[in-house]
Formats: sequence, C-alpha cells, structure tokens
Amino acid sequence: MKITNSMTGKKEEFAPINKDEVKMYACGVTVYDLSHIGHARQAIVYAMMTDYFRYKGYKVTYVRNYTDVDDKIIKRANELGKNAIEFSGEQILETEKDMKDLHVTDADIKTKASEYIPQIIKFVEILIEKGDAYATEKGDVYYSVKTFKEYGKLSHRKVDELRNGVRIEVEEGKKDPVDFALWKSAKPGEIYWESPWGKGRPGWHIECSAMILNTLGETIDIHGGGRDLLFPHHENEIAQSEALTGKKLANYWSHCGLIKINGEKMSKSLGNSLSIRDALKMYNYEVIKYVLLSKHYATDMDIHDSDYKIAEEHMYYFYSTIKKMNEFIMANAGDANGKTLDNETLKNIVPKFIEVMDDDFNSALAISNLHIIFRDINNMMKTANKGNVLIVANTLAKALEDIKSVYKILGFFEQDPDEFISEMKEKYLSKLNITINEVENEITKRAEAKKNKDYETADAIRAELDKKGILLNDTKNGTTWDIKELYS
RNA sequence: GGCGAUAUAGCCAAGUGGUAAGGCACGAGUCUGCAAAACUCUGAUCCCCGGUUCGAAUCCGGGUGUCGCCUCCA
Repeated sequence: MKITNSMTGKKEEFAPINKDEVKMYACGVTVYDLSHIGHARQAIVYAMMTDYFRYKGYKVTYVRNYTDVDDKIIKRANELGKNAIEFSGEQILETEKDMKDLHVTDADIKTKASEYIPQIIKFVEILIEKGDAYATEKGDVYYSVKTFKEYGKLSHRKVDELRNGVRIEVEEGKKDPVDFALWKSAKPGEIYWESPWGKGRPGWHIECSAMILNTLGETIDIHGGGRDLLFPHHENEIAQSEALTGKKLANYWSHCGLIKINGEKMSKSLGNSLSIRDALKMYNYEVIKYVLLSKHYATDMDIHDSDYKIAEEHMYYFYSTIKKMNEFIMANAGDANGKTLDNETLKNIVPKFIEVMDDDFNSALAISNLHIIFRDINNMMKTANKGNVLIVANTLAKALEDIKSVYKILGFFEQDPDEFISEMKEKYLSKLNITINEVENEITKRAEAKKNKDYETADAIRAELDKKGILLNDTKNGTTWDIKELYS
C-alpha cells in the first residue's frame, strides 16, 4: 500500500511499526459551533482509511480528539452565559449527532483536551525540566523553539525566516517571537485548572501531543488532519513530542485537502460555510460522501452546488440499476450451476478496487470505476436472452455482492434501493407541486388514450407532465414515471 | 517577501516514463407509435520555453497563471 507523506512530499510504501497494526491519530474539531462540510470530509477520509486498513487485515487503533477548551469556545460560552466546558460538551454532542447521521465510522478512542489536563501538565513539566520550555512570571509557559533543531522540518520553514515574518508580539515574558504557548494563564472570568504555574489552561498544540502519547504511545504510524493544520499545529506537535521522547512522533504525516464552496474560501465572514446539518437536510448522506470522495483526499476541492446535483444523479442511477438487478435476479432465479458470464469488468470489481485504494486511497478512481461496472451491468441485462438468463442472474448476483463488499468502505450502497429511490422522488416531488396521485391519474388517462391510439391526447398529457417535471417511461409492463431533474 | 500546492477536452476530474480513465454538457444512433430510460458511437498530445531520454502529461531547469499557508481554522 502507498500513502502520501507530507513530511517528504512523496507517495511512500506504507510500513507499519508493528506488523498488521496501524496506529492512527487525526486532529478533530474545535467545538465552538456546528461542524461544517470540511470537518465532514476530514472525518470521512480518515474513516475510509480506517475501514480500508481493516479490510486489508490490519488491526487499527484510530484516535480522534475534540478540542473543548480554547479562546473561541471561551468567548462563545461567555456570550451565552455558559461554562466553557458545558458549552463545548453540548457542541460535541451536536457534532457526534452529525457524524452519526453521515454514517461515518467512529474513532476507537475519542479524546477531549479537558480530560487530559494532568497528563498535559506532566508533559509541560518535563519539557521545562529538559530546558525546552520556560514559564513566565505571569504564569504562561512557552515552548522554546530554538532548542529544537529540527523545527520546521514538516512545513519546510526556517526559524530565522519565521522570526522575520512574525508580527510584533505583545505577550509579555515571551523570549522569542516564534515561541508558542504550552500553558496559558487564566484571565479573570476564564475557565482554569490549577497547575504548578498558577491557574490556567492548556495551549492548543500540547493537547494533541499529550493525548497521542497517552493513547497510542511515543511513535505512531499515521498522523492526519486538515492541510491547514500543517503549520503551525503539526510542526509544534512534532517539536513538543520529539523533544520529550527523543523519538519520531509519526512515520507518516497525512493531510486532507481543504474545501472551497462555489469558488470561495469557506468562512464565517463570507457566510458561505455549509454545516453538516444543513447539507444533510438537502442531500442524502451517501450523496454527500460521493461528492467528498470523488476527488483525491489530499487535494483541495472547490465544491459547486452542481456537484451535489451530479452526485445525486449518479447515486440515483446506481441505486436504480441495483433495483433492476434485484428484479432481474428475482425473476430469473434458478440453478445456473454456479456459472457466470465471462466479463472482465465484473470479474475484477474487487481486485480493481483494491488496486486503486492501495495506491494512496484513490477513491476518485474507485468511484469512476463504478460507472464502468454499472454500464456493463446494464448492458448485460439489456442483452440477456432466453438461453442465458440464469447465468446472467448468477453473474449479477455475484457482481452485486462484490460491489457491496468493497464499496461499503466508501460508505456506499448501505441503503435499501427502494427506499433510496422513493426518498429521492419524494424530495423532488415536494418541490414540483404535484402529488403521486395526480401523476398516476394522468398516467391512467393516458393509458386509456394510448389504448385507443389517440396519440395526440397521450402526447399532450405527457408534455403537460414533462412541463411539471415528471418524466414518463413506457415499458412492456405499463408506464412508469420519474423525476425529470434526476436525469438532467 | 518566504514556504508549499496546482495548471489535463466547454466544464468537473483520474493518470508520476511508453503514444491520454470516468463523469457533466453537446451531437448521432439502437429501442419506441413518437418519446423517455438504458445502451452504442463521437471530442484533448496534457499552461509556455528549454533540457534529460529510444520515448515525457508524467523527470530536471526557467517562466507565467491560480490557490493555500506564514494569525485561529478540518
């Protein structure tokens, strides 16, 4: 298997520390508000990696954190007149709900900064003892960047250049502008914990270092997070952890690309931030996953509204095909002596999936392969004849089993096709201002006209429905209807 | 200014040395009373210049454009 390592900038062969075991940590969310679609992408990506590693037979321990104390949380909590931990606790529940609704594989261990305070204090104490950190009179503790010779190795920055670029620092007691806080003294009214340096709270970076050490150990296999965390967060984690243990923190650094929306950076100030909750109100969770996984995880993506629409059409096509497969299999159940049709695509569903996923989790390719797979399947059903229906049915059954067995790693096809299809139809029907009954009445009227070869009336009815957004489809077994928008 | 990404058909997007996946849109066809759905067919030499190589979208150098980070951010 190959995985991109941000430390080297290269795709590397994955070699775990312990055979068949993966220790992975991904930086989670700072919970001062509802989580957004970028958080969703990151969570989905690392869940996908976890699921795929497991599929390959690895024993995975996946840890994710919640930052539940920080400036923004304190500010928001104060505005709401709440205790900071109480407030962030509520936000964690909201995010957990969203992730559950997205059907994202959960981390094995979910940590909160506030629950690791003793470990964090211990961590900071040792850094001070070793001379890598210092406390100020005010009760802040800073990491002394100049003591860590490899500082900048992840983000490829030089400390001197950083120093020049740094704006004038105002924090009193800080010896070097590039030093960063390990422990922050509490201002009046702020939440605090007692520490050797007085009342205060942990800095942001130290919590991850402490939680990794206490859950996974000194060196882990994969450290993940959003690309925006690469500097300074991950750089600082390396400095803290490696100064403490003298060992490498992570063998592979993985960074998930960032999301833009309709060409703009997602931000609160632009008001274009899409929360997971709002996304789920508009789109089925598998549609959202389709969008987020249809581009390679490491690259930034600019999601346009039309991308959701296209994803929806594709999922609808996939599920419609699965439904047809099920019907075909049911109608042609029988003993095919285990025979299947010799079709390269269908024979290789699983190996192909493994091939592309082994190559740095190329979910984008895995998804595009689905189009080839379902095209072949539709072709096969179309060209089936009396002589081979049993074998075709058997081939389809096998293909469907294979598809589900691997594509569940992307979170696809977990739903009942009928339910998915009717959910989608209902969603659009409610927008179209027409009811199922009305549609069916029109179809009955039209059938009557067709029977009388009154094609003018029949076509007029069809045109009228088309105008309203309903497609008709005449088949051997009568007329079916569908939502026009799901095909355009 | 520094660091790092990225540049592939009208659009989205795979592809890291051997003559360009997939999707959307467009057009033609099969099917159909006509349609629809489904299927079939149709399009790019890969930002520019130079180099390495028998051979490069793919490696190296230079340039240009776009974006991100350098302050909190998945």
